[in-house]
Amino acid sequence: MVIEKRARKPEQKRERRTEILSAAITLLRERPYNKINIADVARRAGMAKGTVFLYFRTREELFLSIASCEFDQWFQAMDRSFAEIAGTSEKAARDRVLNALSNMLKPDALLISLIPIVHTVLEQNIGYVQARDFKQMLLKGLQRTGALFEQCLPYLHRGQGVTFLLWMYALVIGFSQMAAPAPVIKKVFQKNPALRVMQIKFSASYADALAAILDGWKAQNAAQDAPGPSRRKEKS
Amino acid sequence: MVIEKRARKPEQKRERRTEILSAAITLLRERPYNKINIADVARRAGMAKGTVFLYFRTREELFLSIASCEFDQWFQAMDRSFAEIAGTSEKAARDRVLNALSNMLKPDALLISLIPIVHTVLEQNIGYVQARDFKQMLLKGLQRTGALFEQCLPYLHRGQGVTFLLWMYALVIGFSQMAAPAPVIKKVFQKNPALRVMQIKFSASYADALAAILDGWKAQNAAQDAPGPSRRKEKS
Amino acid sequence: MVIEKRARKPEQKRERRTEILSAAITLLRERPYNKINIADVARRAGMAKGTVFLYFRTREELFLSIASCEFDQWFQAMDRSFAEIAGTSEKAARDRVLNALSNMLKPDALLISLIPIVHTVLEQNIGYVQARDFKQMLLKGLQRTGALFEQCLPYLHRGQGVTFLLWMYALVIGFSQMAAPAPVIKKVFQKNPALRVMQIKFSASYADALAAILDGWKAQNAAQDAPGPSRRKEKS
Amino acid sequence: MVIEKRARKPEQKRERRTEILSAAITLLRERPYNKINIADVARRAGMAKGTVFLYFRTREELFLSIASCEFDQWFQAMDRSFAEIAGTSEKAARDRVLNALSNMLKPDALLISLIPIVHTVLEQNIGYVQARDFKQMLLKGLQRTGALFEQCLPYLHRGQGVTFLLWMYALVIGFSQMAAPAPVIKKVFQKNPALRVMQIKFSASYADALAAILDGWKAQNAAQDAPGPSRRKEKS
DNA sequence: AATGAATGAGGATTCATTCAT
DNA sequence: TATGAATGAATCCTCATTCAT
Repeated sequence: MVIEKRARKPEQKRERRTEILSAAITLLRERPYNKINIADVARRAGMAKGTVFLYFRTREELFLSIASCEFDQWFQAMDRSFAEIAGTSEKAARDRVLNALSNMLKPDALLISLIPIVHTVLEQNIGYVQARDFKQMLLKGLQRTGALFEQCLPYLHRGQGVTFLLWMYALVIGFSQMAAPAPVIKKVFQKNPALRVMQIKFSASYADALAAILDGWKAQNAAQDAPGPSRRKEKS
Repeated sequence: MVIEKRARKPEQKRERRTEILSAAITLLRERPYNKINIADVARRAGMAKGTVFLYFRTREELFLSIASCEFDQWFQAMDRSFAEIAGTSEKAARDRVLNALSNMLKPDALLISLIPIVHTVLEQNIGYVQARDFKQMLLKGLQRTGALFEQCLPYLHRGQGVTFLLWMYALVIGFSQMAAPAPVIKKVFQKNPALRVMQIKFSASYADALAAILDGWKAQNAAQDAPGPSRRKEKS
Repeated sequence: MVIEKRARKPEQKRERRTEILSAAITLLRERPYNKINIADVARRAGMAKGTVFLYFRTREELFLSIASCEFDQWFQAMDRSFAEIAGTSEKAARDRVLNALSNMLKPDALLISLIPIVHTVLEQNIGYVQARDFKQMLLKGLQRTGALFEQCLPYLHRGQGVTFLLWMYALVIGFSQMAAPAPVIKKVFQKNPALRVMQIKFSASYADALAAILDGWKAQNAAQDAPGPSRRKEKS
Repeated sequence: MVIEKRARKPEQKRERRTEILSAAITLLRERPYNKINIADVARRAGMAKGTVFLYFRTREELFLSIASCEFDQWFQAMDRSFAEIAGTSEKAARDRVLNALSNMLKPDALLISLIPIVHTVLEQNIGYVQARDFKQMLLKGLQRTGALFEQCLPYLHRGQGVTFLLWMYALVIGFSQMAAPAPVIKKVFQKNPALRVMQIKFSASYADALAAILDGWKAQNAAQDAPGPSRRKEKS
């Protein structure tokens, strides 16, 4: 007497997929990745375990899909911000950019809990196609957003937009891990105030480090561009 | 060259401990952490599984011990380099520092394969004492090496030594993950050259990013220190 | 006689459950509980280890299920006997009751090997629901069979049926342990005939002890009921 | 620089043994047998693990030794009580005997926590000599105390003293298990008052059951002895 | 397409006991 | 005799994934 809902049309299938992703996202807000199993996701999505595997070949693909969406949204958010900023006078631009980036990735963002495992876990057990599509999506965003970014800060050389995003990404990986210590480490920090130097505050460190990088490039590029009369913004 | 069956004296015990660590290190060079279990380590060290647990209460403690040693050596290597550089003229110092840091952490260093899991895995299942001691060791190194570092580059403010090391650490976490892609990702890069933008080269990215940060700070500090007559190198 | 690969209908699932229980029972006749692990049961039932855990959450629940069935059958067997006896003249009733009880629980009965561990082992690692259901089943049997039992022997007071069954149960626990000595104890008895006084013969001891209890109650109740004119069979 | 205490004389060895037993007893009052390991015992006794095994070949032998002592004391206590009672007029004797037995074995007695595992655990892993000595000790106590017991109640036949003690022992095994339910069972009783019928109160059940047995024997023996003129107190 | 029963690899840890020192 | 380091058997249960229905 089970009412079986069957997704026959592509549209329905996409919807089903979304339901699963939503369920996984909900769980991901409650507890860390390694405490979530497929049975939980299926139950939360109101379907059978096997059904989940019809839409995602492995547990990692499912969560990488979430990461993928979040990355995409991140890129889009950056695009919106950068598009607004592009063309503004230099000094203000830097601060606005940094401010935007900092606001965009709050410590409680989903991405913060996924980024640390993208390389070490999620990408370890996925199919070739999924891997390729993910990387292609990233590349597209990287280039599009990177180009926009370069327009925000005139002193940047061509290619530094992408590089900036990659470094930023590396910093997110690092800072997010450092900012979310294990319970025992939290306890250590609680009982040993002196150690709290190592207890990173994500947003502050993130913004400061990005600022330093930009300022560093500005100086480097100025030095590099100044001497000769010819302006080559393309890095050799 | 007597093979001791039983480690009775503290010295022998330390030696035994080292044997286990060596075995684990050997394995760690062969395959990633999550493919190594205690049974493997014991077999490689030529002893029983239970013996390993006499010296390390959990798998995580064992590998954190390795990480701890490596961190310590890293700090020491930095200390040696920085001690040499301290007092040199500014411009050369920067390059020598960066060069040293870059050479110190080769992409095949053990630390590179451990750092990505220190926070996400190793620190998750260790005892309070072990956790505290680890953090205290880090703090000591951080402060000692940070102070030395500040002496290398005169334009740095007090405290930026430690901050630099922390940011550097975050970059190592991030870049090392990005530089060691999963097999499937490697394949994707092979077949899609366009995607290789995202295939980080650890050493280069690492050095460049650190350089940018230092140059950024130099500019920031100059701007900050210049205006008023009072020189306060202490950051407010 | 189709061998079902997957039990989908409740009926099939019940069957599967029974298969597991049967396998466990077979093993229980071969060797004691603590020499049987889930892997053995699964192998004997011709299925994977994990499958057993689909039907029984812990090893203890599995064996408590067996015990539960056996208890139920025991109660039913008693019911049948007592129903026959109820209404018979007193003297014969006692002997028939004792005879029935004695025949019902042969020294090789499964229950004999389970009862000694019900409290000390099986009930230690089960879920609340399982525990509650087991106890409720026991209570129901206890009260139903206890009431029937009281009808067999007119001199019994109300409530003594249940009490009798509980005491009987205690005696079964005790006597069954004493009657199934460890190998080394058997050897001791073999070589030291004088010690055989302690080598209980289950059935005989069991019947004799029950007889004594009943006769004791008869005497007690007679003394209690005689003096006054009012007959209160309800114990105060 | 360790001060080594060596027990060279038999007297010292006995003392050592006692230290171990005391440590084990202390622990046994804190937590159940299966939560006590040899390392705990050794630590509590202030000696090395290996030393414990010099005095007791297995963990079971150690705890059986405790049981042995406790049994011996139990017998002695009974002897004292029975010696006092022997020769008293019949009616009072029964009550005094029962009272004494009941007071002798409080629900918190060490024996109560050991008796349930004597047969199922302790006797399973001991040496022949230890097993034989234990049983011989029991037999001696059984016969001595049994004989004394028979003198307390004139209506008893020869041999019923020993039988009584054996049955009593069976009841202790059963009742003590029933009286010490697992945590989950306690919870079940708490939430389901109706089930508490099965929650045995050790002392009360124990005394009542023993009383019934004695009264039953009295009646049986009276019936058996009355008819003929010849008095045979020896059971055929 | 959906189900959910079946699978079975996988893995850390304990601890009684032994034995080299 | 005492030590405590070394041993290694023993073991449950989870859960991603498969596949019969």
